[in-house]
Amino acid sequence: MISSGPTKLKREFYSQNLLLVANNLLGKILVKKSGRKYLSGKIVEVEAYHGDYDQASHAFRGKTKRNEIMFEEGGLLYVYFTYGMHYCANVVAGKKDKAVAILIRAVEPINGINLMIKNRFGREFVHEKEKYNLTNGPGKLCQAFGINRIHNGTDLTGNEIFIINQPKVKNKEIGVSKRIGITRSVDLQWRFFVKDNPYVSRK
DNA sequence: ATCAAGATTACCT
DNA sequence: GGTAATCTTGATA
Repeated sequence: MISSGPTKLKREFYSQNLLLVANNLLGKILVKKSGRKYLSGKIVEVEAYHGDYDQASHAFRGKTKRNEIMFEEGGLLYVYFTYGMHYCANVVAGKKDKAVAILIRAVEPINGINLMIKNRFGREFVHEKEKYNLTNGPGKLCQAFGINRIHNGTDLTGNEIFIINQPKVKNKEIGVSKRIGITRSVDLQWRFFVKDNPYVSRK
């Protein structure tokens, strides 16, 4: 059997354990259809959130209107609005009624870079200083990809937003740290990133 | 009804 | 390094 090449990640991938999916999302390619074009980027930084015993999780105090997508089956996209101006995109993992999700914190742009520049800065070009400032943060990548509240609940096994399989990033290439920007359960080492990738949001 | 916090970012000194 | 911007959500200080 000859390999058919990279394929879209399926439900079975997303349904696995939270930290496994978080680690294995590194190196995979996030794709969003935008009209006739496709925007894509390699996932280089993620954070895991667990609704049961992680006080930083939106789902820690149970299901609400805002976080209900986190309680759905793995493979949906949970998008939330924060600080009055930014969207953040999360991959829901695990089984239905298990509220676990993975925040995509940074990607390395691959396709549709010109459209990302337009979405981010409202113009057709970037200054040299902005080269790594397109998608190196959770709010920035949502702006670049045009991800917003209407994408909350999108099924990643569909054709609008999905993730393409790639070889697993080796463990020795993966950096681990505390999560960024939270005030509770701060000691969990649940941030994972590709070491030395210039699109990671912080050192 | 009211209000503080927020899984952030850009711009300032 | 610090902080303003901006508005939705969830708890009720």
